[in-house]
Amino acid sequence: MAQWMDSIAVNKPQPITIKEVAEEAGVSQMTVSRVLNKQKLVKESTRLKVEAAIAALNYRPNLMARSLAGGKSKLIGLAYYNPSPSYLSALLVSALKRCRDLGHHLVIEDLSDIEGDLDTSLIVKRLSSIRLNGLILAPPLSNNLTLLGLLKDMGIPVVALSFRDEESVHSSVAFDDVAAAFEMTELLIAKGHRRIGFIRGPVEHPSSLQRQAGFEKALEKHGIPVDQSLMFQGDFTFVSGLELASKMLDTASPPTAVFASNDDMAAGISAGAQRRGLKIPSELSIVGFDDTAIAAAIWPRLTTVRQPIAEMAQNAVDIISEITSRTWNGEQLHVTIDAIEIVERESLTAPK
Amino acid sequence: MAQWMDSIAVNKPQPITIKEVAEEAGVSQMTVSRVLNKQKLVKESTRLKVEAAIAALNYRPNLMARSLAGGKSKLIGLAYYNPSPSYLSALLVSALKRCRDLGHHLVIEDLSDIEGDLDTSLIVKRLSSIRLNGLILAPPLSNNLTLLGLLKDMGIPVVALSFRDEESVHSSVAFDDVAAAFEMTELLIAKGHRRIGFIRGPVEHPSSLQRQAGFEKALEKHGIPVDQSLMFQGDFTFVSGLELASKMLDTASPPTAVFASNDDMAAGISAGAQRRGLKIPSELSIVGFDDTAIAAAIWPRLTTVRQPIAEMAQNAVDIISEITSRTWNGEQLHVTIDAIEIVERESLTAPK
DNA sequence: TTGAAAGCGCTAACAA
DNA sequence: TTGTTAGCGCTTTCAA
Repeated sequence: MAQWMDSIAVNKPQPITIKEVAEEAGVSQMTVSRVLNKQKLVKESTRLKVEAAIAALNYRPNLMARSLAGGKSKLIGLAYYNPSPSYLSALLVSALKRCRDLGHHLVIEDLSDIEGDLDTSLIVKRLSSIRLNGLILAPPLSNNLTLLGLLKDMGIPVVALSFRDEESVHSSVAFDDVAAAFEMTELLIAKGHRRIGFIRGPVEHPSSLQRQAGFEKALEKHGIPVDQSLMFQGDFTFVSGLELASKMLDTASPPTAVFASNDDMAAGISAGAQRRGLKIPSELSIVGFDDTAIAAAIWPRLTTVRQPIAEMAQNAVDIISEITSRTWNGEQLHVTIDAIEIVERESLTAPK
Repeated sequence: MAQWMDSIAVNKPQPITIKEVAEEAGVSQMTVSRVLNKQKLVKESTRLKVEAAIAALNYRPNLMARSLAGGKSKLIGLAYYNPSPSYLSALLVSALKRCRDLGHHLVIEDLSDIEGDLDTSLIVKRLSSIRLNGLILAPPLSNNLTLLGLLKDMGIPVVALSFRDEESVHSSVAFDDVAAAFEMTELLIAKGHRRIGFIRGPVEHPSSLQRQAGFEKALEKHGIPVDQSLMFQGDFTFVSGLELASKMLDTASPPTAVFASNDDMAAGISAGAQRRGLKIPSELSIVGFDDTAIAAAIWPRLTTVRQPIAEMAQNAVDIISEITSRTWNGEQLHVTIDAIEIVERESLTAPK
């Protein structure tokens, strides 16, 4: 019995507080707080004393208290809605790494599949309890004006991924989808393809439309008419690619190449085509978009556009970190990453 | 200028506090707090009044304040170290969903690749600042005794995935890897395979050893000697599978089938074998373990063991939720999921 | 069944 | 450059 109570007692140790650090260092709590927050107005010798005390006691500030008193919680949110698994994975890994380096924590909010359509009030409910320093919104949440409005009213700084609103009420990190899709299409044409299938992503994603625009722009430039019978609508999932493969290959004159708007769908097309006995790439070339892990995990590996997801995530974290800092001037920040890179692998060759 | 200041002011709206709810309802803060925490000692009529006030004001409790005053933060941690992408993805999706349903938030801690080896002190540093209700540890963190000890000293309740320590100082959710691997191996043997390659996962993962044990047990049962030249060491990544494919197929008498300890490695083997021109499954059967997304995303699709990752994650969240509740009796909880299911797809057939 | 008081650990605003 | 005071929004403890 006594033992049992012991174990309960041990369960909740009293952590060191700022007060104890102050005593140990022989200064006031405020001075410790200043050292903690790296403020300038501390004499070097005092700072060293305080730092020594912190190290000696192995003190860790309580984020909750900090947040209550000050406002900064060191908590960054990342919200998404039905992302493709490989996009999400790339996003997470990079955001997490950056948070770790900057001493922040990432709180994930998966808003997928909430009773059919997206329920913005539920999101607001969840987000208003927890005090986030900022929120990273993945597409298609990043262009949901209702949500953006609510978040603004709540005073949560937002960084939108792959969407920039014209009024600039929130920050953004974007990529030139039009140019990237244009370049990829030119590569397909250069290889000799003329009948090119295009798998569009969900229309809620601005990127879907932009990638399509880039595709069509390249066709036009080379005098190839846009053939509506070669345009298909997917939803960024592997399964949608798989299903569209049949639909596309059942037509009277199938394309010699397919450009899917993301890697997951491209992988689906690849699996579907191979299931029907087609040789990739000799009988059908396939290219994707994103260069996520799945692009190199299937055989033949996908030729694809490298979307700088990692850089985008890192920039998003940096922006929130910047906004949270004392030196922020109130202006929203915008970053556009414009290095376009095509990763050539085995899934693309000249048509027979 | 005025406009600029306006926008800053709007940026930080004053959220409703418990005090205002109390006034609105004509009761004390304490009564509101009791209603919030679903305590029994509140008269029905008062409770209704308070709930009406909460709804009217659209009040949301401040988690930070709650945590400071009480201890419960509604924050659950999920930590991992170099997981396979598809395992991580499955884990996250399920844990996130359960957290959402239970009103918790998930804080992700990616401990991968921290300066070579795992730096437990850094983890402790990060975790002692944020006040987590509990921490879910994915393998191989879940069997790191050093880490487990530190966490216990910090008073953070832990749920270990795929590992149960004998002293039961923390909770756990596990799966019978031995039996599952045994069953899969029997299927391979039933199909007629005798020379079966085995790709073991990293030895830091108890599951790796258990899967190997199940594999060898099944061989023994059927009188097939364990051939060391058919045993290979992977690290759960796609790339390790890819590399081992060459190594394995370059041997004098290659196996007719391969059992990889997870799907990512199986996919790597598949890609590597196909790159060498091998037909899957006619010239080489491949089976995996986990039934993660990648198993169905490659062609031919993988026959694999379904590891109930989703159920395990959900159980882990439930356990922390339970431990956090006022009614917890102090005992660690343990769950073992024993439904073993083999998912048969195209990657396995009888040998030629 | 309800309320009053105290304080969780920290920082903002002011004073020295 | 440093310290003092007053809370942040909530729950605990104790009293009514």
